[in-house]
Amino acid sequence: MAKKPDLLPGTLDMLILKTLTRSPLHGYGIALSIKRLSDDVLTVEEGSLYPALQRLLLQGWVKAEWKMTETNRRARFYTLTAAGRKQLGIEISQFEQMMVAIGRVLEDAVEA
Amino acid sequence: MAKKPDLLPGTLDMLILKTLTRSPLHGYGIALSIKRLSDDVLTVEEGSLYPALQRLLLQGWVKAEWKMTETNRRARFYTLTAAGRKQLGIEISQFEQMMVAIGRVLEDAVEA
DNA sequence: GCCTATGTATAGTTTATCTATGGATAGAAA
DNA sequence: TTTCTATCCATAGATAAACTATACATAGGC
Repeated sequence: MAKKPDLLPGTLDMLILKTLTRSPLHGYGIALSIKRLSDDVLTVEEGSLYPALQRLLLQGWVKAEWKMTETNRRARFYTLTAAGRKQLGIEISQFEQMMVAIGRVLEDAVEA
Repeated sequence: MAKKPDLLPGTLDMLILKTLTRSPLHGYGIALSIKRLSDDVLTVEEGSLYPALQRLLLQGWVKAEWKMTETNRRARFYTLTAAGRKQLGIEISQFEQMMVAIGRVLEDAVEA
């Protein structure tokens, strides 16, 4: 039984950026949001999530600030920057291009 | 300018197996086939291809034999096994499930 | 007082891909 | 005949991304 990966490698940054277009969120909230929106198909492990958020911060695609949640807990809220929004557009278009390409290979039709 | 990857990580084995459903091919032919079918979007580097073929051989998903090409050159031809065909089915269905999941996250619609 | 859910974070491992080589030969071009 | 290009195989080493495991902390329910 081949083990199924939690997510498709190379797509995590895009998923995080997209999630933040809805509203600023803390890490835990981002992971929950992706899990729920994907109907539990995609699971973002902490060991993937926090390094990814560090990457995004370093690139300037998100910014972070400590706040209190509605339930009165300390949490670091991430907000998409203008550069992050632009980057998201790039990543989505590259991803879609790849999907088209993969789709062509997976198709049976081999017409001239 | 973020560098665009040659292919989406995690999809190479599936692409190779699919390519071999059409006919047995040698490594170089597999790479060319994927490149052409994808309209040059997907490029399979040798450093990715040959290790992948070793993986597939080890798993028993393909078998290999040395033959001569039409152009009179030694080449190792890979053939899909029954197990490989089954594995391809699994990988495609997992991949499609992931695509649906990612699609949900990328959608804007957030209806209850 | 304990358990679960919430919340952040890192160290270490694994896996896949890419870069960079190295080798070999057929056939065309020069 | 030598040189170049395309065809062909393969591995070593670097890089990047994700996973496992762990550590820490606290709010609220039981």
